[in-house]
Amino acid sequence: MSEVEQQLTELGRGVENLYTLEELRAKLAKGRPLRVKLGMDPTAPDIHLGHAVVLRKMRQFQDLGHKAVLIIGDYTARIGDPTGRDTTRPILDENTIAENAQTYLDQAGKILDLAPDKLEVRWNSQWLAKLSFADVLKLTGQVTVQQMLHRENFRLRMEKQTEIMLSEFMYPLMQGYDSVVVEADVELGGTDQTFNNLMGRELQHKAGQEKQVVMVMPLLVGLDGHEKMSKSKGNYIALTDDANTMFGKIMSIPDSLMPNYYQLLTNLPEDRIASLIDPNQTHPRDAKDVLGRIIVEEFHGRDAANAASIEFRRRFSEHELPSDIETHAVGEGRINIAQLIRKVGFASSGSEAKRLIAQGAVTFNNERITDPTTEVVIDGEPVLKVGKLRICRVRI
RNA sequence: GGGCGUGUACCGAAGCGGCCAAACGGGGCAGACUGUAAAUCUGCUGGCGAAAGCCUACGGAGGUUCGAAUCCUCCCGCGCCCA
Repeated sequence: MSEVEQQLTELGRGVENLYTLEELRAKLAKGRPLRVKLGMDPTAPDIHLGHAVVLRKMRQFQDLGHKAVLIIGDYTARIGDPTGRDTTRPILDENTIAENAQTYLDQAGKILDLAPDKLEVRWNSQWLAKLSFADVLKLTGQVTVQQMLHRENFRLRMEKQTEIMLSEFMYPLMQGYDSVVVEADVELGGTDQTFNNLMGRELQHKAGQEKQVVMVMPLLVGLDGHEKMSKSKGNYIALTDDANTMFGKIMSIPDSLMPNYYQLLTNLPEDRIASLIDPNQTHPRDAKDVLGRIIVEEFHGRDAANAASIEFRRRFSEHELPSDIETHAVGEGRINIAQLIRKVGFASSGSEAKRLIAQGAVTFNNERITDPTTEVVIDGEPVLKVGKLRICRVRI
């Protein structure tokens, strides 16, 4: 197998779609480092494992000697990517964008190789902010409305008769124009980015450049097991989650998601994955433990990963208390249980606290409390538990 | 600009004068069962209150009425068609 073919095999792993294989082969055959573009819009303060899938692919390119070109979409973030939306996104202010961008870089740095010859970071306001109206007209003159309406997201909104802001049509153009500016050889993205990425090919072609190869990664399914992982759905694992939280979240994914996670978030060989996800060979619980340790290790190191695994077992299999519990000062020695729950932040209202009590979710000092009028005495540092996850100690 | 629609709780969606804090589904939370999996079953899902009850809420502001999410007026938002 030639070196090019080896690269193709490695790079092709986990890929959902490639436009096109032949072009990638030809680009690799040139023997020079390819410029591999990935755009990220700093629209939220943290990124999650869904982003990690694409970032890991980026890392793979780096490890094979190619150059990662990370585009911080500080300008595109102002419009908002219409992807996955049935309504228009709110426009973010510049400060928020700048803050988000910084944390993005920090987080992406956990996955990417930060060596200067392996990574180039660009902010797209650098060129997008300078475009004149005439430039924009020229850009918009290269694509038809019909082409835009082919995009699934726009088409659905047309069908559902929900609004599409004219500015949203600009988004694919801006992202495509980024590719022209940075002269990308390859652009990475999730399946939801396919349209935007292909637009880059179109615009590059019109600009007289060789078309970028578009490599599309599958979207990671979120914790609920159905919807794609996303911040707004709350079904995500943040790269900034601490080791225990991250591990716990991985343990809570449906078994059916394991193959997907193994494939997209680990570097294990295929046959090893196959034996892990076969319930006849490996108990699903153990397979998930292995998965959790691998993923946590990538972000927090081996020791933290092992500790998280042990802590998890301790806490949920053996029903012990977590090893470190926050302590809340209450300021009173005797307090109504519902008020206490609200005071430590385990319920947002007294009514909610009472409901939880009535449902048997509350224990204080290991005693289940079902009467919302109960007064508890704070002697020492008793443990308050609401449901499985909300646990703290209280003191006066 | 004209015509026709539409706006209900986290989301979708009923309700069209009192029985409405508002059916139903999804989501979420809690309990049972488990491997913090899935599936299943049960309950809860505006605030205050021990409770009775009170308060706030069906896009906004007024009005009619003993009584309005429901009727009227104006305004705002959104969609479709015509221009």
